[in-house]
Amino acid sequence: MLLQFDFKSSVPLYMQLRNQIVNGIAAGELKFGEKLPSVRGLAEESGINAMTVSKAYQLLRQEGYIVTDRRRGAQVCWEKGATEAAEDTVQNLRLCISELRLSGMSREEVLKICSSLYEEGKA
Amino acid sequence: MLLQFDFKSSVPLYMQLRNQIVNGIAAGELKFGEKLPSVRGLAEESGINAMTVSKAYQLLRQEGYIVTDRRRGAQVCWEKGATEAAEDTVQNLRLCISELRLSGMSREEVLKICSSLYEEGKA
Amino acid sequence: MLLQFDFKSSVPLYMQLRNQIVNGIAAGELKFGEKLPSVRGLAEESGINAMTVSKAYQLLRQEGYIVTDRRRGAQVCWEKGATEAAEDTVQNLRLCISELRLSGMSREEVLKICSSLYEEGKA
Amino acid sequence: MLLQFDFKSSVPLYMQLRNQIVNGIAAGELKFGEKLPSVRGLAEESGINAMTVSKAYQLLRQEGYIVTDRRRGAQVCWEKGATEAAEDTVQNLRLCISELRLSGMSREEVLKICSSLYEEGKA
DNA sequence: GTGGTCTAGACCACC
DNA sequence: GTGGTCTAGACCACG
Repeated sequence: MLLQFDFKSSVPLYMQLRNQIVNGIAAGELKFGEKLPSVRGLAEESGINAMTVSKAYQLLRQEGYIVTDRRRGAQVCWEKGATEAAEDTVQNLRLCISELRLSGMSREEVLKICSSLYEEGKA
Repeated sequence: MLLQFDFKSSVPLYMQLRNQIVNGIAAGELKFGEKLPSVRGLAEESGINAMTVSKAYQLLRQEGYIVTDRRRGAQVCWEKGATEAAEDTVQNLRLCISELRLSGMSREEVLKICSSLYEEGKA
Repeated sequence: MLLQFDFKSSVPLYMQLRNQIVNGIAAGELKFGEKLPSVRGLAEESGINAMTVSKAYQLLRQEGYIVTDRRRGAQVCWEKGATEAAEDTVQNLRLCISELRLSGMSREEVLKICSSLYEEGKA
Repeated sequence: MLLQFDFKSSVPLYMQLRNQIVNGIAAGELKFGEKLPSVRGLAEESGINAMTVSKAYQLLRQEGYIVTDRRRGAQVCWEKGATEAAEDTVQNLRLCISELRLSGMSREEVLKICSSLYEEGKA
């Protein structure tokens, strides 16, 4: 899985990392039980600070997307249906759809995009 | 249109205001050409600072959702199809859908939510 | 001479009016000695406030571009070489040229634009 | 690079700062990739408020003249040919040239000034 | 240490 | 009365 960071973005680096991992899990690039890179390893190869990686991992653990074991490091382990944050997600989703709608997209176009995003990486 | 703010949220107040107005426009609560409250007026009734409101209005104007006429104040005036932000919006949408998928939702459930969000306030 | 106003602009209306008249004089659309519309007349046909027009005329008079006579109203009457503001103008010009340069224009392209702007309306 | 502010000018301080930086980049005093002073640092040494400096930086970033990297602060980074503003700039240029023309300058004199402004600091 | 955010209060330009 | 600008001082998120 290829990680990319936009250092000019207003989105904090740790959040960019968290988002990429969540997307990676949803897309099937990161399988259940798969071992994630070590904090230091990921930090070095990405050119970001180890504290930043650690913060992202901590957040992912709190959200239930990964578990961390002292011996094995971090592993993908989301409990289906257990992740919350549903409220924030729906709020965020509402905003995205409002923006797309105001940019002139029809309901069908929006649903088509949503559908393709859901299917992304399924194969 | 009722405005609500979460002062404990990590989302800046000016962005919360901006988001509510964008949602309001998309939902049809704010009609094209409708006059928005004055900066000071909105600030007073919402209990937030005038500069914060001003910042939200500036952002909305820059994004093309409103215009400010020196004579009439701020008005809703999005040019359909003219607002950009498509790239960021899709990125954000991808993340929302990833999160919903990992929470256990099927493709149909996600599309149903998206559809209802699109239709919100249409009547 | 056709007057146009951008009510959404950050440039004040009185300054927009002043600028259009200065451009009009330079372009030869407004001849030396030509009578300008009355304050109230111009205000009515343009849809702006009479005070705003008055302010523009006052500024033009101060700058030496027009004279106002109680009986004849306002007349175009710049004294060649007498208008000052040269310092501000050059400062402003420097900024324009910096911006054009940074937008990728060559010296020749910039000079070509300047030349054509100078010649504008000469015929 | 020496910064100077006219506290009595009608041009806002943040715009004066923005203009000086644009001129500095065009004149080659600020090289591509060069690090700009921190918001607070510049504010202190210039005697203006940090928020005012911040506003100027935000504007410059939005216009594409600088980028702010969370790790390194603000850096000069205009993408040649990417900055827009062409429309406003030409409008402004037209006005400058009208004023110079009415002050009695010939086409050659105006072009000579424009040319020297373009070459400024080239060596 | 950096920039981003927010507040309270003030002044001014514009219309 | 409107929005725009500026200040001083504070807190926080980020890296």
